[in-house]
Amino acid sequence: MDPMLTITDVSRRSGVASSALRFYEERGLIASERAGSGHRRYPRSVLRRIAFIVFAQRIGLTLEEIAAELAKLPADHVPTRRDWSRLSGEWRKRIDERIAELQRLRSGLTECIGCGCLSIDRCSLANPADMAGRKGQGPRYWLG
Amino acid sequence: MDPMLTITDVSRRSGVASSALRFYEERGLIASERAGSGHRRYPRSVLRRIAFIVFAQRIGLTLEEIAAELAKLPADHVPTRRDWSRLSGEWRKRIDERIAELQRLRSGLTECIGCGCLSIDRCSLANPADMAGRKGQGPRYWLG
DNA sequence: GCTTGACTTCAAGTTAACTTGAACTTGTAG
DNA sequence: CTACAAGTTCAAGTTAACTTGAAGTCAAGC
Repeated sequence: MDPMLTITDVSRRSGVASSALRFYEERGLIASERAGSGHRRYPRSVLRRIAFIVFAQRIGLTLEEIAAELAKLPADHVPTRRDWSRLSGEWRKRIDERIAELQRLRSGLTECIGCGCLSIDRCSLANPADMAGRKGQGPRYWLG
Repeated sequence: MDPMLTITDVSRRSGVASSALRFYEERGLIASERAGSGHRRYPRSVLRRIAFIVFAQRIGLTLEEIAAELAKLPADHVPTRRDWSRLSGEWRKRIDERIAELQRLRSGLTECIGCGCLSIDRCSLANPADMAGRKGQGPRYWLG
């Protein structure tokens, strides 16, 4: 009946390893209180926060971006569904762009590779849009 | 009029850095001949091979997977369009799965976060399918 | 002959997102 | 009281895909 959860509880219920939970805390994505022993204790609301993190990762956000989003949540109360939904503004666009790119790649699979035009001179299939989570490195620019 | 290209030629025409080209060679994705000076010389066909590599990366394949695909190309002649298109079998499925996931995430953005059900107990939005290029690490499993 | 630019190799650095290991401390069951 | 599981911190290791730097070679222009 204790409302607070141990790190193992949270790990089991979220599917996120304890080491990752400590790492998230270090990066400021989640927080914990401490029991007298020094052990972490989490309120239930952390589970939703973690769900949000995992969700955002699947979309392609980096932890840094996610941290920035989470920082927009009000500090004075446990976030409501309204608070959460305010965070998703930019995301829809991002998902749509990535879907569009994949569809382009998909049709290129038939048309471009199939027809033999997959040549750097004429084909502009792979383009640099989105590429979430990899900035400033790699040679992945492609001038279509 | 020389049919062979230098590494800078290839880099400029493909948009892939020379350091990356050397790296690809080391990993067996591309090959080069050597001029008397020891400098690399590439046949034009390498450009299509590189286009294929970049394309496959955008889809989400790792270099290791791409190398495995490329190994299926015939060694006795410069690949034809038919040779190339044979390689794309599995890909379509992969793209479709990733698109489906993104669409699922997208609707979750409205329905799940919006309605407030983004809770680890009830929500199964983020699932582990695909996750190209990240195996055996990270806590990114999510039991829907 | 000298400088410049393109090229070479090889080792080490980079980034994200964690994991692993070492060295300890705490909590719980018997 | 003794195990042993569960927790803690902190530093270092891991993986992918490259990049960067050091140190040296080679070809072309002046």
